[in-house]
Amino acid sequence: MVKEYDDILDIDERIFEFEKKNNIVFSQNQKKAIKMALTQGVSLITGGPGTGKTTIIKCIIEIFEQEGKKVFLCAPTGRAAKRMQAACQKEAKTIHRLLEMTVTDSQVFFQKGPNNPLRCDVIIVDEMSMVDSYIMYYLLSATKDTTGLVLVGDKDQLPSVGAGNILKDLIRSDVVPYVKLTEVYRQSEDSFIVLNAHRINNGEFPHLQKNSDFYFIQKNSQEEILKTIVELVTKKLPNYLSADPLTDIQVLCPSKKGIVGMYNINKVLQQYLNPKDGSKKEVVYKENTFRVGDKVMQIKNNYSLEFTIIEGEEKGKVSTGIFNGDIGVIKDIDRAGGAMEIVFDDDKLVFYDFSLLDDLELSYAMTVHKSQGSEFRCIVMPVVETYPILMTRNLLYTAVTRAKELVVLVGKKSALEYMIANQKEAMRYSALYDFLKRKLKDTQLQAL
DNA sequence: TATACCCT
Repeated sequence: MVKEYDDILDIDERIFEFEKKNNIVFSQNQKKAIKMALTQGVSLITGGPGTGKTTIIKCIIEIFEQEGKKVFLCAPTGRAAKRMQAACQKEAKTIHRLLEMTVTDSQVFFQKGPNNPLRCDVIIVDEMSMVDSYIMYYLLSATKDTTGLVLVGDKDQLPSVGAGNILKDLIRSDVVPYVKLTEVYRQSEDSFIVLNAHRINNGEFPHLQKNSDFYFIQKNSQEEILKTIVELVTKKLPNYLSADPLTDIQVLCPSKKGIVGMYNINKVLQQYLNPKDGSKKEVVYKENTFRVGDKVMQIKNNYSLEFTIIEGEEKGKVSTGIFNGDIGVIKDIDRAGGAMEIVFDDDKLVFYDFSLLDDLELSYAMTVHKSQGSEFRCIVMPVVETYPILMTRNLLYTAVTRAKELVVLVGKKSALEYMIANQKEAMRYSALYDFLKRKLKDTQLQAL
């Protein structure tokens, strides 16, 4: 991919038109990112939440399409693709689907590849932080030399669970042109969430101040932490924020196991927020009890699951697709019929067959990994000594930046300090960085 | 030791 677009004229003019039409003003840095994407064969845009990545993608798409260029949109997860599609009003797929991933008895392969490449002029990949070397390799194998690549993501979020550290290695190697977006437009300038997200990234302890939007409540035992979290979610925060404990407040856990792990917090919060009650229907499935009123999460992409829109302009419309990470509330349970009614995303009514229950979990609490890419009014997180691999700066940063209005950390100061200091996640034994540095001066990404 | 993504 060495093509450079020298054929798009008047980029400044086009950007200005986009600004006018959408009633926005880009910063110099944002314009630089757009121009880069429009003129370079491969480019990379990185920035935290609220730095304008999505708006920039929309502008890039619009200008490319005005030029008659064919643009494909993709992301590493189903939810990220769905969000991208909604934001851009243009079809977006998982990278896997774009490459036409096929599974036949334990064999996995991609229909798209060097002999059957993606036929388009530009591919835009969002949420690059979650892309691992495996899928990146196949994406590049299916990308023609004449197809441009625009890679977008937040380098400070959790790295892919799979092998590699693609986004950071690409930035570090300095082989691919990139723009770092730093200014945050979403929150007000005096937000402690933004300030402290930066401080955490710099290895500094958060600034704490009364009546701000960032709290750290010191508790030393796990039992105390659990008790505090229950009080916060059931009473204090709903009052303080006039918030709905189900939709506005999200507990995020570094790990699943333990007293303050996801499983246990879910169980305890269910008892307080939606207790057993003779009048409420429920179904016991394996370790979980699902009850009418419970907050739940779909944990596997289901492209064929049908839903009816029950709110807003599209009311009555029937469509399909509930994705890994989608959150819903159980409205009714029909045990004789073997199905329940769940409303996902506040507006999608699904008749959910019991045979799908392996793909459903309680969601009063979720792991920080699962929360990646989502945002909530308020997040609450236990901070304790847990598995060292989870006690990292990125994990803390990712959790904190999920909050739009309020962050409450509950736990041990020493554990919080440890996380802020711990950059170990960067320890990936990837040869990509060295490889890029040494060999790829001209062929660049082809051998990735 | 532990987080967890993709498809039919």
